[in-house]
Amino acid sequence: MGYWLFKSEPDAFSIDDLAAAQTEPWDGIRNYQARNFLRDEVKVGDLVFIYHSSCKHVGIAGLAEVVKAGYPDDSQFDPESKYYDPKASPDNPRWYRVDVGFKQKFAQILPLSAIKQMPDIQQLGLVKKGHRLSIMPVDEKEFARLLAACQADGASASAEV
DNA sequence: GCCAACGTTGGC
DNA sequence: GCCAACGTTGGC
Repeated sequence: MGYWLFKSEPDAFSIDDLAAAQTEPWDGIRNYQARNFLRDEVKVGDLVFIYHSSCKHVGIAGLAEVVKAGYPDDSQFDPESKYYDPKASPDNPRWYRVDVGFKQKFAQILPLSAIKQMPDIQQLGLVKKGHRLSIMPVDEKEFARLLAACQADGASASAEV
């Protein structure tokens, strides 16, 4: 099984939006490295951290699961879409997407600043300088540690209520 | 809003 | 195929 982190700007699409939709096509990815992950490596059943970027509380917000593996992203064929790519065609698609299903919203976001302070988290692209990938693989051990940190926060937060 | 870092484009 | 210019990303 694979482990991933998908970035999203919560103003555009947040973990709450995913919770409401339950299932969502993750489209609009227009970066070749991220595209290759979506097309070739992201599989049904893989677990995905939903990460909020470019906002007040930057960090891991929730958990999702891949429910459909890579297939062509239709928005590339739609001249009305802001993701339209005139060089792509249905015969020769350039861009791919996967569908993700909602699993969990953490009671508290695990902030990027906290992730950077976790001594066991060394390989994650987020903590490296100049990372700009919107889809990145997460090492299995690191994923487990991050998930434990998210759920520990959640447990204490819900215990306080 | 700033600015560093990165990916992409396009001229040669 | 190189590389400068440009646009975008994303944390702060």
